[in-house]
Amino acid sequence: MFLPDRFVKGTCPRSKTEDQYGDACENCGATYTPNELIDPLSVLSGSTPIWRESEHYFFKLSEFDNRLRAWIKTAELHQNITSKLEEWFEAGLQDWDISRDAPYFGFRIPGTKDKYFYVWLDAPVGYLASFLHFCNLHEGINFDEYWTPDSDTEAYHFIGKDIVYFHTLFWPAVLEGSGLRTPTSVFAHGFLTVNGKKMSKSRGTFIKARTYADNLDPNCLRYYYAAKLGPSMEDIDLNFDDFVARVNADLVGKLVNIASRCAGFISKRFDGRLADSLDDSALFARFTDASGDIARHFEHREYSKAIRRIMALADDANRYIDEKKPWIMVKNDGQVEDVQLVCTQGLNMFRSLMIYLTPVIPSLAEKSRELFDESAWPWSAAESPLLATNIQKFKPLLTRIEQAQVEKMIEQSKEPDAPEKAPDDNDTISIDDFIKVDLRVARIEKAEPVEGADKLLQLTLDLGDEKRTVFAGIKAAYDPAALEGRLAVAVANLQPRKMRFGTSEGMVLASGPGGEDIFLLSVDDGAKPGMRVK
RNA sequence: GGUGAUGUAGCUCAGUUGGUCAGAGCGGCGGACUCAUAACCCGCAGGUCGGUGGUUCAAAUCCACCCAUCACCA
Repeated sequence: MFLPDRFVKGTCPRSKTEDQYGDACENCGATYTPNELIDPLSVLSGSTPIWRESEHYFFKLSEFDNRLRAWIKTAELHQNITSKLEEWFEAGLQDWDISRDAPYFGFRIPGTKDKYFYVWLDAPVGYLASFLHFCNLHEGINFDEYWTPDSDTEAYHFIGKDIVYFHTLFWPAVLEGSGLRTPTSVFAHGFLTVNGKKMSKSRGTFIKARTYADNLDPNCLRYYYAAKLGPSMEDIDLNFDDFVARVNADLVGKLVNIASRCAGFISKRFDGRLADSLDDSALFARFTDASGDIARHFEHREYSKAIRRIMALADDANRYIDEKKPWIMVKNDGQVEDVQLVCTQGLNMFRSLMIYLTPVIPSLAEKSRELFDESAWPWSAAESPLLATNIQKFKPLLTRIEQAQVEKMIEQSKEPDAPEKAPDDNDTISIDDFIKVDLRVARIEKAEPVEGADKLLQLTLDLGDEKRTVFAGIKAAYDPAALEGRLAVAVANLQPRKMRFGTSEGMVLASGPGGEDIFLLSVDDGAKPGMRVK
């Protein structure tokens, strides 16, 4: 295996300091190459590296110097990135070694036996491949319209700061060289830490999206990120105490509260009818005037600035309601009409803010839109108030996050750290992983079509000591009558899943691409329902 | 080792071109209110703006060096 400089340690050839990396000595500052080290050792295995000759393929990056410099200007890359790139241009672009000797993963280079493409040559090609796949699945989207050099569509890459290099030098050069268009720009962001530290499986801070979504509302996380994220490459921290406080204070306490404290009056006193004018149109104008600023912030990826602007307006709205005191006005016969005006004002301020926040908290915005009984919220809708129309009864849009929810999520995410050996890039699973799947022999007692479902059959399975109802998408391939009585293999410990037609309590194993080509797994004669498959 | 970035109140962060820039939100403390998911409103914050020098009439803001953290080094 080829060892990069920092994977070789040994004694410095100049100062004779032991345990130094293969590129420089920390003690005397000398720089050298790994082959100059005295007694070199592999950091990975501890053995002595040996010299081998190998033929390599190179990408002539040096040829792209001018074109890359030109592209970097048009892409208007963030200052963080350009200052980083300066370094490489100053040193002069070197040709890029794009081959690796076996054993390696990925794609073998055509015409060779044991040479493979370096991962960063083929990885970004996956962007094109997956987009082409998308085009094939969707009528009317033409790959060439997006990726030929004369394309007028915009293409952006959102990446992490660790791979700026590959996306701002190699990738544009590869695209140029292939006769394809280059990205409009590349946006790089920092890393996410959790509670100030790198994510850790053992601490329970390596949280999967699924685990998060099982415990908490995605809108909350989206809001929290937006509130902290800017266009730079700085890392951002997901601090759970801060997260809970911020979401509860901003989203629930301030924002949703505006609607909550106004909608009740409108429903109870005015049959859900909004007034036909605003109480304070100058105040509302402050909300509409913010539209341009907020849109600009979003476009420039200044999410945290957009959020700050929006929440400052939310404070204004709450302050307004507090000054007007509709709960006192409502007790004075002469002021009851004004309550409708004040609450209409409050609800419209809330409405504008929610329209602005739609890109950040889409499903919360959608629930809010339903309150106003509107069918769509284009950005421009925030500019004119909604008047003289009925609103729906207010339902809580978002509830406070409890610390316990977060703790539960962390608990569910805890697992021992992966062994520190090889990166486990391969797709193998351990025997323990396999054992988790409880496979059982099942007898199909009953099979019947499901009304309203084209593909499903409802199966009643006999698992020995219990009966299960399972919905299987095999209708096109099997006649229900022919299934009854036969043996199959079922997953017995699959989480029950609610479907439109009922709850499916397991899964029957089958093979094939789908449609009419589905083949149920069979069990040889003699097996009894309920037997474990292993 | 080289390069880039970051380091501002207990916490999370704003601070454009040097001079009301020493701030906001949360937490904390005090008060007011009760419409609202104990939410909202008002008041209170003694942080040498990582450290040390330097430039300047004036620096968190410019320069040098140092320390710490993150990333990259084809």
